Amino acid sequence: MVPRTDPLSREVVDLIATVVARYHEEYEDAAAKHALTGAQAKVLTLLAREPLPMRRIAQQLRCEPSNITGIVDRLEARGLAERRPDPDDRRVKLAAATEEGHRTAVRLGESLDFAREPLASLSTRERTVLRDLLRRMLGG
Amino acid sequence: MVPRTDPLSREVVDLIATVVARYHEEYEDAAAKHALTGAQAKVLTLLAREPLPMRRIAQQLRCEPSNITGIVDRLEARGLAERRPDPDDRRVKLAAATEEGHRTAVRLGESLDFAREPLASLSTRERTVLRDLLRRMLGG
DNA sequence: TATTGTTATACTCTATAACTATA
DNA sequence: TATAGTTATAGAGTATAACAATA
Repeated sequence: MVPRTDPLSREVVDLIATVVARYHEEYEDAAAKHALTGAQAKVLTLLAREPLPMRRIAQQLRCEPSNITGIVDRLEARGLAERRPDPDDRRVKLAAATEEGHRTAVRLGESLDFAREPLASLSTRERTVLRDLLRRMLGG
Repeated sequence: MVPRTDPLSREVVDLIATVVARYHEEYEDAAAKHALTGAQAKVLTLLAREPLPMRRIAQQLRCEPSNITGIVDRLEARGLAERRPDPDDRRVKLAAATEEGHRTAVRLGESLDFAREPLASLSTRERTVLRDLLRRMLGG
């Protein structure tokens, strides 16, 4: 058991907090470049992978299903997403990215340089060590 | 230059994304335990360190100063913060944590077990390696 | 004139509860 | 009855623009 006042642990936690802050900033900036909010960008990224029932989107975003209605509404109004019927269950609506939605999702991903830039300073060996430490930290 | 499709880099990025998500969840949960929103908790934590002009709070949160008015209003309504005049500049209002605000900030910090738990799996040696890698990643 | 904080406004996200159409 | 999605509502965070007090 490591006390929170342990200087080393405290510094690691501070560094993680910095990573978290920078990650969020970059994500919001990348989304804003495409006139998307963070939530809209997250949903569009999900839909670009595969069409999803509204409820599944809510589970991924850890929010109430009622919120997804508005987010998909706004994506749909911009021609980035559409609702399709589910052939197996007429209660379900499958939200899916349109062609333009897919293109936007790709460009959004390219904007997310958080991946490339900070990791570029690390060698393959170091990235491997970092991966293993993060895995263990996350209880993987 | 590391391509984003490099499997190792991709996995590290995914792990970081997981850390970010978990950090946020824990932070929101800890704040909610004290009936605070994330933004209110952030501001209260800042004010518990030292009184700050409204504008400085906005800079720390990277948002517009006008938003801070409402957040401090809500903290003030709950007796956790107060506005004081700045003796040096009568335009400035210094937001400060009240005694109860300080107590709440301390308990909030204790709730943030994100520090202890995941790091507990790592030895001192490993924490040191993690610290150095994060430092270099962040360009320190 | 410039700066600090506030107000007014509009938009988005969020949770809760009630509603509809299906199952 | 139960489930999927929606609507209605209210609260909070956000940016923008205009404002009063002070520098």
